[in-house]
Amino acid sequence: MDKRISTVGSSTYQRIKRDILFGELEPGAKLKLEGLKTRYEASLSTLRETLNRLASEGFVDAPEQRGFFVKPVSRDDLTEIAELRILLECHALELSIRNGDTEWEGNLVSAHHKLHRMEQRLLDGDLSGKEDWKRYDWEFHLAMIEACNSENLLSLHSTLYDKYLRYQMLVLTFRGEEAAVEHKQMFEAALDRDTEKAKSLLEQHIRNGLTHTLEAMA
Amino acid sequence: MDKRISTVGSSTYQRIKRDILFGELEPGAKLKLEGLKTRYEASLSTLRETLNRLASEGFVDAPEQRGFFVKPVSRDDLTEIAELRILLECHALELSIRNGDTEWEGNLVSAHHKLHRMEQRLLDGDLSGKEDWKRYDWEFHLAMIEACNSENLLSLHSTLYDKYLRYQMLVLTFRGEEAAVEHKQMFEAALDRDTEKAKSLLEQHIRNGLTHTLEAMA
DNA sequence: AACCGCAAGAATATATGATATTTTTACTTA
DNA sequence: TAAGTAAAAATATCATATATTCTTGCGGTT
Repeated sequence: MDKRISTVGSSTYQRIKRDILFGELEPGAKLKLEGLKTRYEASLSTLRETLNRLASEGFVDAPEQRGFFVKPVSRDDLTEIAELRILLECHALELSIRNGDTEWEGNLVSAHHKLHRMEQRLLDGDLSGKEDWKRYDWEFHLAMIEACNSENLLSLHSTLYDKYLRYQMLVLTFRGEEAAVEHKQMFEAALDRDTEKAKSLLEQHIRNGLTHTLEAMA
Repeated sequence: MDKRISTVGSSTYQRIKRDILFGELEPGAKLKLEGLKTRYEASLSTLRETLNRLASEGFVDAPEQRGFFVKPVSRDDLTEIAELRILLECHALELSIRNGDTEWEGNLVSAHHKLHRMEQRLLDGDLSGKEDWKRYDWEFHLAMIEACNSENLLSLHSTLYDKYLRYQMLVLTFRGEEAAVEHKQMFEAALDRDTEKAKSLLEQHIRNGLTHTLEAMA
């Protein structure tokens, strides 16, 4: 279907970003170029390009002449990110519910189904697929807002989602049951085109996740 | 006061970004590395780092293996950006009015004063300072929301502001009188801590600018 | 005239090595 | 302990080289 994107640059970008999101590169850690070179088998130039991209997205700090560092984490930062995600995602959801056609509904049903199956498996104790869970959760949240009709909005949201995800991965404790119920309710409200209900459920969903993560961080 | 930031990298970044915002590099234009090399007197590696940063901020397109292009413009894109700016800036304004202390008020008064003076000069026909006007407008809008207490929000807003500004610069027609009045009203409402009024004035201010710019683009 | 495929030329992506600066670290001295 | 500094480490920048990948123009075909 889609031809594999396989330049050294883009794959290095994905790998480093992934390692930051999943905590394999620890918050605040110094990113020494020599080290990265052997770890990711890429040249200096390629690495610097990658790190510059990550820096402008906010996953890396790059103080002038002092190299690169994994972005540190903090409770305040997490709170800011969650609040922004609420603001943007609720807005996008409203637009999406207003504009979504049958195609959108179909995608949403499918995304929720896949997420739901995965959640059942997780609740049954099969913890083999942390990465998969992340993917399905992302695809569900994306499917909800995908019809918002604003590329700019989707792109900002995607970055925020990743930042928020990083904190979840850091504390590594899931809300399993509750989150699954919330997903289901949101999903149904969206399909019903009940904008206000869907928005308030989504806000509560993110806020619950925030509280949960903040507690785990303490 | 502030020590001059003068690495080749950061100054190249600022110059290219400025040239995109002010239309000196035309929307959609191919950015050939050889050309940039002579124009900005920087090496290939430095240029690629810079272009990667600009690409992830959305000022440059970088399709795989096909080099770099100045981000094209479109009416839809402008509309999306204006709507997002309304969403984020109004939200930030609300927080700022809630949290702002006397220090914030002082800054705001000063920023408005400077902007106002500049607007008077412009209305008197002294069109010498397009760049300056931009700076004062920016400083005013920033001063309004600066107390919102969210670095993440301020950073997103700053990028959006620049994207919006680019369209204004492209059509090069100012709303002079009206904009000046709107600025004054917003300013006063903010100082009065009249959140709802300030927000709705701000929304209208941006929406008017959008309409105006869209008309000029047609 | 429109369409196809292909070779030459242009441009990009990536790597390597070199140099000038700046930042850190470690050590010395007051 | 504080301050100062020389050596070591790391960064920023550049020039060059090579392999790939685009783009373009030319014939040949329908």
